Amino acid sequence: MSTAPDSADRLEVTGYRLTAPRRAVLDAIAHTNRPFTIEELSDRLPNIGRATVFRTIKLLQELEIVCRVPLEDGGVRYERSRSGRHHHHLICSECGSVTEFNDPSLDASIEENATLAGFELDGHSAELYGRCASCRGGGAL
Amino acid sequence: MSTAPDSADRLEVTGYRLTAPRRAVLDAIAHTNRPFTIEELSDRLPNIGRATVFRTIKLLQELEIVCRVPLEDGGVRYERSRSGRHHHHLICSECGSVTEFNDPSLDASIEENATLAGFELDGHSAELYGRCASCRGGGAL
DNA sequence: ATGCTTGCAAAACCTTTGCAAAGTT
DNA sequence: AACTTTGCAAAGGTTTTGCAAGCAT
Repeated sequence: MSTAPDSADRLEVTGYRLTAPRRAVLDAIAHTNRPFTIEELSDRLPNIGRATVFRTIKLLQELEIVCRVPLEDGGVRYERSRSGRHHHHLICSECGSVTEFNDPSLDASIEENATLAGFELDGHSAELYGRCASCRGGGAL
Repeated sequence: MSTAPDSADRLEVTGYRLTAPRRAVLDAIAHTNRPFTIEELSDRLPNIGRATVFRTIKLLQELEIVCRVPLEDGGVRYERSRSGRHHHHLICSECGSVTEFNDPSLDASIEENATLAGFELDGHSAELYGRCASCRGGGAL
């Protein structure tokens, strides 16, 4: 019940086994609102081998249950994708929060540029880096 | 003359020493049109220590002579930036070519989204993944 | 019962770092 | 001469892998 039923279903439907470690990972990411590193996730799941966490996240990425958030410094975090849909990220360099957003006109620009270049678009990513509203509130406006 | 004079200048002006290894790296990237990995670059410069290649590329990134191109699979390549300006990438998954482009309306969308979210924008990246015009020409249309 | 999955530990990778020698200004 | 930079090799950190044991179906 607290086990992210939809994602669990998606695992099973796809032919993967719903094991306790996988359930634990799904559970953990269902209860996180901030994007996480493998290390953070692994620390929260001390009974689960780190290799399994890596393997599970890789699997969840393939199933599009989790998405990769590339950071400005080259690091990587992961995040449950709230929608299967494409979205973009606002990444706060101060508190690390990541906000998803959608913007049809941004997507339109992206598609237009691809078309202009004769490019067949498979996917895209757009990450915005800066300071989020609450961090700005605390510091200089 | 084949030594990317402008970049060399930029190095010196900024107070860094223009050494033979750095010149060799600048030369190598001036003569490459495809984005490269450190390994590829290092292989082309067998007389230069790999650590130096890493250090030099890091330096060139800071000077914005080179920019990082994040790949879809999480890998990283580097590329000489043709302009100091912000730009985005079209990355071909078939041949690996990377094309830079600029689009004010794309940037405008990005800024608008930041503003809407109360976000103070420091930087952003947008990468488009797919198949470039020439690869499409060869395969299925 | 079958065969996918796990956990451990080792291996593989990639990047950074310490330090003495060499190079630049 | 003073101070940077280099190269090597070792260290660091992260992700992957091999394999026997454990599970889900």
